[in-house]
Amino acid sequence: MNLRELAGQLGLSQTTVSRALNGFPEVSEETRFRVKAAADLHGYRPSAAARRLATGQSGVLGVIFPGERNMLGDLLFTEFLGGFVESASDRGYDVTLAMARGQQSEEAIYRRIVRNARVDAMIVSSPAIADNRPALLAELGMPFIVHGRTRSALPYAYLDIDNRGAFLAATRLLLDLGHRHIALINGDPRFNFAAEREAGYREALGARGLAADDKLISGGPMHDENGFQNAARMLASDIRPSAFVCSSIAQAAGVRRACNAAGLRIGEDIAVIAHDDRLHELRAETFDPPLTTTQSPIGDAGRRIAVLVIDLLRNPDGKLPAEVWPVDLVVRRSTPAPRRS
Amino acid sequence: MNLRELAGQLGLSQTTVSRALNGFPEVSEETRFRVKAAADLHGYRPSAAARRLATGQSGVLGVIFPGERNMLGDLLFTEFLGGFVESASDRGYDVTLAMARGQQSEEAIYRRIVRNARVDAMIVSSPAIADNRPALLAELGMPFIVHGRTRSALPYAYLDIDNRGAFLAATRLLLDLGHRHIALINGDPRFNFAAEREAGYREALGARGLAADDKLISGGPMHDENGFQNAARMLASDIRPSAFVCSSIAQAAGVRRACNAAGLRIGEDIAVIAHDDRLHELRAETFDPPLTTTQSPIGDAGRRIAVLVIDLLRNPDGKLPAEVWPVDLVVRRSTPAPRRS
DNA sequence: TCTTGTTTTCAAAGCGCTTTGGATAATCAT
DNA sequence: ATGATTATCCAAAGCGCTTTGAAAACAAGA
Repeated sequence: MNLRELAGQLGLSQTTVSRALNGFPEVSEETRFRVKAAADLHGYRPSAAARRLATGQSGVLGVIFPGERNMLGDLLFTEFLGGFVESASDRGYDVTLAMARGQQSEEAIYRRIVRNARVDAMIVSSPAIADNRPALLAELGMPFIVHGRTRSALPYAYLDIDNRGAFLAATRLLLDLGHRHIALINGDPRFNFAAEREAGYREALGARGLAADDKLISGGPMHDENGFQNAARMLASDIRPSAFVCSSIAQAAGVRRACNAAGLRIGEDIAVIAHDDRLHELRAETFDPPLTTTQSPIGDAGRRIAVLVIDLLRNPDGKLPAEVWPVDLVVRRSTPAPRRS
Repeated sequence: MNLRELAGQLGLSQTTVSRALNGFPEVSEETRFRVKAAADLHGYRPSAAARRLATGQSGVLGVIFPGERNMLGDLLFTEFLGGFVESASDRGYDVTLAMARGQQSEEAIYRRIVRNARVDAMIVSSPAIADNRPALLAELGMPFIVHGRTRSALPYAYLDIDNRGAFLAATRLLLDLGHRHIALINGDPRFNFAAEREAGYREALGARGLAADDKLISGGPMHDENGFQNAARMLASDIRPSAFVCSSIAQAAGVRRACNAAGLRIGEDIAVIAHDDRLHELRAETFDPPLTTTQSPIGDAGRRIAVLVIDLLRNPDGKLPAEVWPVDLVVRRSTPAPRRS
């Protein structure tokens, strides 16, 4: 059943039926009702291909599979993607995945995807500190939104969480409790979120007249092993930290291993705060001990970013969306005051 | 630059240009060459939307996001999907993700996706023992291929690994080494792969005249904690197993924790074999001790399944592809003979 | 040379929608 | 009642490709 047939059945023109179905104002409520009823009755579904050809819009949003693969990265990506797909398909958009393969440069991949023009907009995720993808996509005329922020000459659409504020608050809490040697176990320093987190950490220390000690700062992949290695090294050094701020719960698990190995217990001898993206199976509540966190559900970010990018497409000349979500600091059992030494 | 303009430039008809570009035989090699050169020169890209409208094919393959989420499941999914997307896009196909949300029944979701008809074929993954999706998709006329196998009245396309053979070989190896109490830490028993693995395990025991003991068989999510809980329980029971066969390396890590807690060491006191899907950051080689595994890269399965489903589309009346991949048994350091007791 | 057969090329008809530029009917003020 | 507005509806022209059926060009056989 296509438009012409449906219009024939109703004794109306294709124009009117199309407009009735798509909510245009120049059709009376009465006929709109009739048309909708008939469409329902016959199970009419407009052909996506025809609509795309006529409008020039594909109804598809593009996400690029992250080039580097690692466990927590994959989990974060899946969680984000799940929310994004859910929200996009609720609004009638499809999501297609493209692959960032090793063979070609990232720029070549983006150019190819844009040239093939099968998507209306793209999502840029995990931006580096100075990422060239916004400039590239702007040059190519492809609408996009960044999950995160980056340094860019041109304004661009983004949704980010307040990484700086989160780590400022976390570090301040530890300082308020009396900790003076606070270590930072951060994510990969090439990414902007990690830079922001470090800035928040330094700002909190600076506000108390304390200087950050580079020996207490590490960055790297956000997994268990990284947390373990760095925490073990720091605990063995001359300025032993009494508190850790971690970029992920997985790192916190590594820190716990290192503490246990050193005969220390989190929640008693050592304080730990980690950032919590609310992944399904990496839960702060069931950590031992329950973990104090800065939390922000990355799945919600995926859902929201779909809304923002679709708005952007519907209203191309409007203001660029720019949201920074505050991050909750949730205090649980992992943040005692320092032991008197 | 569209077809008509390109044809105009060349002084040829659209028909000829289209055929030259799409490799049809009824065009001379000379003009084909001219056409291709001109297309290259002008950077001509055919409009996907127009082609879709004309052919009725969308050039899109659909994958459904797994309904239940869990860590290892997500990792396996991402790994599979990565290979699938890579291989599909090499062949000019896009991949779109649909969401299996909690609100609607799985069947309703599949019906909706098929009705919207934005995909040419779908992938069915993680089939249950008797899964109704093949029947459903066949009824709806949507081409599909199953990653795995299931009980079905109708023949269907699939790619699977030899789960039964893998666990048969693993169990047989342990029996050959002299183990008599061999535990099975399996995946979720609702899934067909887990049933196959259990069947292989039982077959190996049966071939030696041994009966499987239900107390030594467990199934569940394929993570660390599941391995730990079940192994701990079994090690504390009256018939203490001297060997474990696990469905994932994550479970093997849990088994190791349980062994350590009981003062036992894998590779010395206890033998462990796990199935290895070749995930990036869950490696048998760097396990402590290096783990004997049944291995089969799930990313390769993703790549291959894209090839198979595209062949299926190109040749709808051909034989349904049906591949079962043998699984390698890789012996490393985790499988000692049992201690004399 | 005239048929016949084979290549090679073409004009035109869709595919199913959206959208432009009217036309018609209904409403209103004069 | 008449012209001006406004609310509805329509015919037809694309969107850019594929594909059918036919024509033109060429080669081969009689």
